[in-house]
Amino acid sequence: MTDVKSRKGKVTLQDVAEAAGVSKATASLALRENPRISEPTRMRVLEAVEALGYVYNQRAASLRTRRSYTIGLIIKDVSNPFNAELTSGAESQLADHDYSLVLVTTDDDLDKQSRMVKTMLERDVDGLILSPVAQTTTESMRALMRFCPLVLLIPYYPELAADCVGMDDENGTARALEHLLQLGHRRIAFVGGCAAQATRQRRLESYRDTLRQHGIAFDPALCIASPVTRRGGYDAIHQLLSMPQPPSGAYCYSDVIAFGVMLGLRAAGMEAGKDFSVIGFDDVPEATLWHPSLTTVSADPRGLGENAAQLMLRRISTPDAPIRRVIMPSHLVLRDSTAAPVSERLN
Amino acid sequence: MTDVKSRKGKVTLQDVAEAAGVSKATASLALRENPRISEPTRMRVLEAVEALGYVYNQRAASLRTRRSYTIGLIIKDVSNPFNAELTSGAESQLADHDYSLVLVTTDDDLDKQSRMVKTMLERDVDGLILSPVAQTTTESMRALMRFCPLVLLIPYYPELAADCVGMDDENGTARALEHLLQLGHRRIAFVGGCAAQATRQRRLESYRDTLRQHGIAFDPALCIASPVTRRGGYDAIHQLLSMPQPPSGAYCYSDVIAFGVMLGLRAAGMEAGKDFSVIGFDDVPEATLWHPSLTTVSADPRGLGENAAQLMLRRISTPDAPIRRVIMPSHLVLRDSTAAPVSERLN
DNA sequence: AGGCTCGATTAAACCGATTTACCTGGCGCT
DNA sequence: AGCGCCAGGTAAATCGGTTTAATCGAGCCT
Repeated sequence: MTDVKSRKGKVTLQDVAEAAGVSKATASLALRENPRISEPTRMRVLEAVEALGYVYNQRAASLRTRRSYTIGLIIKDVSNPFNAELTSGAESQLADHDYSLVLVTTDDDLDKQSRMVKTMLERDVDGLILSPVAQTTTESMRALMRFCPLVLLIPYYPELAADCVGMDDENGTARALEHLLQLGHRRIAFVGGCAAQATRQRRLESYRDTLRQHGIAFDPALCIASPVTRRGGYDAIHQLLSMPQPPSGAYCYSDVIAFGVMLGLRAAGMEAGKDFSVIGFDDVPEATLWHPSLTTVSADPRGLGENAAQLMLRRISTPDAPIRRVIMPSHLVLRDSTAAPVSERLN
Repeated sequence: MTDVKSRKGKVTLQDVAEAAGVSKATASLALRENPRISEPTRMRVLEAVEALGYVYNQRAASLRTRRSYTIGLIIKDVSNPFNAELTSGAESQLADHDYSLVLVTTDDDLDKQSRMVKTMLERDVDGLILSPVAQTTTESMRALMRFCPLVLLIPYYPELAADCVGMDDENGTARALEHLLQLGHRRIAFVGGCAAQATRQRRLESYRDTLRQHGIAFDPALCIASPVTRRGGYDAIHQLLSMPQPPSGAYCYSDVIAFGVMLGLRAAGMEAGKDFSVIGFDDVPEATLWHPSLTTVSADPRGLGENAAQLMLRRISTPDAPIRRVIMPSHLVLRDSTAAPVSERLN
């Protein structure tokens, strides 16, 4: 039988060449469909490939071609649904172009991030898609760019000439607040997120601007930083409700925070969408499931991943293309966690 | 200044050797901490590495060492929270041992799976962790094993001598049903999942066995196959409720299905945990969030991924180790979606 | 017949590391 | 002095492909 495969060593291009009665060079050119090789010869090579069960060694080839067809994706954590969607989008986009995705996570730890970046460079990826941890310096990323193409998953390093994708925090934030303002809310909290995060700073700024535009003074006491967990939201709302003049609604840094806020409300005998209004950010699948369902800013994480991959592929094929910064539109999804403030309804 | 990095070509070991005034061989041995190289010499090499900004090329090395330190993970879809957790577990376990994870998805399509397996082999991964699509033949996997170590993410290919991990479907199913039986339910539906899936067949069998052990006849009309989506569960419960003798509870193939069932119940003016009992499988994070929270079989997907990675690392380090099949314990998490049947309470 | 072109094929260099087998100079010992 | 040995280092083969420059033979022209 054709137990060729039982040979210990793998079948190499050399073996194929011998079986087809040609040189290694011819075999290589034949497989790459080089027109210099005649059709009959190419057929013989293909038959030999089939007969021997040859599998192409991309890794060996890459040594010469200097292309690994591999892109590194460095994120904080895959298990988070937002990142899972993002990863999924990037993977499918890359796969469509015969690139593979090497996935590594940093656990939001600068040290681990450095180690992982180094590993990726040693693995010789063709490019790196990076969601940098908060403390990452512009300088370290600039250095990184000398080694391989870089796409950032955050749009707020204006001083860095790098491709990046991100969502429209400003617009999303403005829409969310305008919705609450329209319902009649006047004291609106900004809840959650770690103060160091660039994204949070951006949204906080938009929050302040939008309120100002509507003639409402900024009250720092209404802005609570917290870990991005349900617990973080739970504790924050507890703190807010115990204020002398508590807010009537909250704009949350993320859906996860918003869930925590809703749990906290329930623990305090209140209900979102009735006694208090809650808006999240991300529109993770759970947002629909929660009871009441969550009004939130939809951010299309999958699209984010797809775009990042596309930017990377473009950068690789045309290294000198101008920098592109993609801001994905975000829009407010109205559900059941928001309503007019109680005071308003009493009038 | 040290603008060495601005050189077009990358810094190679040869460059390092020259800068340190030694041969390439010495440089290599020095970096790998070979005792034959004296300490002073090793230091000179390390200094050269630092000065030139050399980055090790794992890819080039792998040609000789025949180790890529790369494992392929082939799953259907990362965006599903169960798989996201699994991926996260595998990634962190591999990273701890200096392996990288190459992630590819099949969209549950046999054809795409074949292409992706081929790509992974060409990329020369050291091993493959595979969650095979339903139609995958034993033969094709046996063939695959001739090319690289394989760990299956499903424990039900007994005729295949491959390492695998899976969860304890039998035990989980038995616990779930016993819980419902104890509450007094007698007509219990089995909802969701595609009939071809080996996992579903296994659970269905356990469902039948457990009922029989409790003296309850198997009623095929109570078993509804469906896509693994909320819609699937929604439609299935609709169908079940319109039966002349509807069930009083449902054991669902997955949490996602269970969510659909709960939505369907609500649409029919019923509520899970009150008028009907629902049990899921997986214990995804949303299970706690849902209202009422979902009683479900907890399956520890992250542990599954970790174990798969560990099996792979073991197989690589000791290729002749005996086959290991890991069955992860699953346990029932009691929450609010189950209660005694209405009929029982009326008594 | 000799010179030319042209298409098909191949030998050999190359990519960047590892590893084996060999070399070399110094030291200790008899 | 002669010998063996050893520590420290290196030349060269190797991994499995790609690519360039050279080769070879056949056909065409004059």
